[in-house]
Amino acid sequence: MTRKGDPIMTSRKSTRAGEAGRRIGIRDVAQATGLSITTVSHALHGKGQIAPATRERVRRAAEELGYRPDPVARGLVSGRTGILGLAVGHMSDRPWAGTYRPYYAAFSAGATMTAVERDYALVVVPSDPASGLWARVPMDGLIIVDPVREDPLLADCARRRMPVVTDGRPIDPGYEDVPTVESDLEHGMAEVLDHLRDSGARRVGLLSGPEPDAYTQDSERLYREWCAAAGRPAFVETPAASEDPVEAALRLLSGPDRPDAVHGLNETYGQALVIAARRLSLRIPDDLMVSVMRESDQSCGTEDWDVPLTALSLDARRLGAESVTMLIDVLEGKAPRHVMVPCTVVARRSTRRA
Amino acid sequence: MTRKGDPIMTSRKSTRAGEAGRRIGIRDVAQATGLSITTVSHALHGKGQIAPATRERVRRAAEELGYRPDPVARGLVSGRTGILGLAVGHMSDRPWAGTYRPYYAAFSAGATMTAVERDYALVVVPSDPASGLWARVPMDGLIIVDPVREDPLLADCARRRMPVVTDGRPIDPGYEDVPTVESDLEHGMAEVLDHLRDSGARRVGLLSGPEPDAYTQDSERLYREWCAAAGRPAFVETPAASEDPVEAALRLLSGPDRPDAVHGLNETYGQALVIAARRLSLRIPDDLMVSVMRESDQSCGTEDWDVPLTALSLDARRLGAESVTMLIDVLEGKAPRHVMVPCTVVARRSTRRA
DNA sequence: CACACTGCCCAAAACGTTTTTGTACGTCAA
DNA sequence: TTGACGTACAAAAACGTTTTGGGCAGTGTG
Repeated sequence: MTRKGDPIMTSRKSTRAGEAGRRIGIRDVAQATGLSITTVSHALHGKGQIAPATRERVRRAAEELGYRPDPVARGLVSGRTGILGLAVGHMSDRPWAGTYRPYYAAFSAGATMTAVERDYALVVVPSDPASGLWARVPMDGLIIVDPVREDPLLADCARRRMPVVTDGRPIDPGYEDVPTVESDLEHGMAEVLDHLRDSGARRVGLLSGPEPDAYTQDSERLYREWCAAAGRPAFVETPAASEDPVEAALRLLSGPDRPDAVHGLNETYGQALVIAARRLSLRIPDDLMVSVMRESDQSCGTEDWDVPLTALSLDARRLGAESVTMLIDVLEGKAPRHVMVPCTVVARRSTRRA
Repeated sequence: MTRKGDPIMTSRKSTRAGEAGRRIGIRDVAQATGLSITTVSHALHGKGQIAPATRERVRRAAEELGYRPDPVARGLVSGRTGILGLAVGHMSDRPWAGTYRPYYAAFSAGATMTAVERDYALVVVPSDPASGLWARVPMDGLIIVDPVREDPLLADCARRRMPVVTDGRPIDPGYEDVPTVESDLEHGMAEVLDHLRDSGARRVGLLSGPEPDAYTQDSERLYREWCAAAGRPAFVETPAASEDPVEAALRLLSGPDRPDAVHGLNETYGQALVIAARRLSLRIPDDLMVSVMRESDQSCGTEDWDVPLTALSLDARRLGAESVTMLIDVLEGKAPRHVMVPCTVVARRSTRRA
């Protein structure tokens, strides 16, 4: 059930036992004032009927002793911790590799900031089901980013009646009622593909991804629908889960009827396309136009290539913020509505032909 | 004591009370197996002497019912939560604005990943002392990033005997024993300033920062020492806390004996320098060389300027990782040692004259 | 004088675990 | 037959709060 020895239970009470004398608790304040702990608790939280003088005396004693109620004990009785969980990272052979992707960084920055504004804390846990970590940290609700096929977290949350919000629609049946924040790919994909066409592209390709999540699935579907509607052939290539995406890019660009414009489903794939193009001596944008789904408004990783890439820009920060807002709404009993976050096309040199 | 109504206490037990039937606890497993909760607890954790058959029966029942021990109750008795706190963000008029800076993103990514590997969770809290948030979320220890002058968190942690690790040396006296992770600015600053000199700079300036932390303080001191040792004049400009750094950059570059090379103390200042240079019609690198302290190995924000900036690159990710390692060492009773993380100069076009 | 009411406070029960300290029942040796 | 000992389980005491349900004066009202 646990891996690597469960730090919660190993070394007992080192915090409290440290340095001669345990943490000061409400008991100490009661003793110092000669009152009962009930009265102290009430005085500090403005609950019962306490004489103003007494209240002030308690306040002062608490301040003087540096008393702070133990959040854990508080949480036990209230049933709430004020902590929101954020589960990120596809389950790959290298779980958590995804953490470093700018999308998660931007998403969690937006989520954290919004959580703090609403007086919640946000804790990031791996969505790797092997690590029971997410079940060992107390939380009031969980945000699952890009739930995959047969997502075990989603299933576990449902069983435990843990409030859940997802970023990206769950693809398994039975989770239709889970509140979800989504990017408006429907318009976004059309916009970026139209942009490539309008910029002069004849054969538009797609560098897709191996992840079984709604984003990948929907992007690919929308791409194919766009091709069909435009009466154009579809060129899709997908790197295997552990394959260098450059290989997939090379495959996509090596055929006799190679596409003259490719949209990559994330920024890493954009880099892969640039590398592949360089290796094949294709000039950007003249021989090959490149656009990518960019996962945040911070542009990362392309500086070295000196080829600013046209991007379909997801607002990851806002997605994070909306997810937190939605989860808090659920926790507070408000009925949440599905939220669509628009994404925008930012045209840059990689699709601007002379 | 609390702001905005303390969500922990507002809506009571909505989690448990949700949907007819509370969370299943150890009691339910006991009832299902006809055993006592003691035996169930022992059986699940391999503690007491339990008949193998009974143990298996308990395991099966727990699995079937989907039982997971409540982390909060667990934490209450064990005194540990398995949660590490990360306090970021200078206290400015816009607290948390700093969260979006790439430094924090990279730092917390490294910290989160290391924490998870060691089976801890990481929760990010604002270092804004007005929000009592950090005191309301349970944690075993706290990482304080860039403690400022008279840092209230540091003081509070000391009083409450909360294990603390800082990223960047605390500058107040009395905290010499706090374990600290630092960047090796001593070598780094010398290296980048030498690089500017060797690249042909005559008058090297510094665009400093308003924050009262060790990084700013040390950088400025090392810069002045370098100037003194090289027998050169020092040009230092510091934007006010809420001022647009471009203004400070313009001041620095507008004098009659303006510097022909400037090192900026963060990436934002680098952008400010580029903007100011453009406004003053100074070409980079010919009229002005620019270098910046870069806060992570991901290059952000300069793409639009088409001027890759030479950087003194801090390894924020590793700083985060080392901080977590150090904090866990403290928690587990190991004596931690000070850690220095090297930083490296990456030369790019902004200091490469034709 | 009885009664209700109010203002102030307290004891005890909860919250869901883990840990400590038993207890009942055998078995084995003397 | 008895005491000692090991095995398998259970009762109860923690952990530090908040909440519940009073209690005990003093004060006004009939």
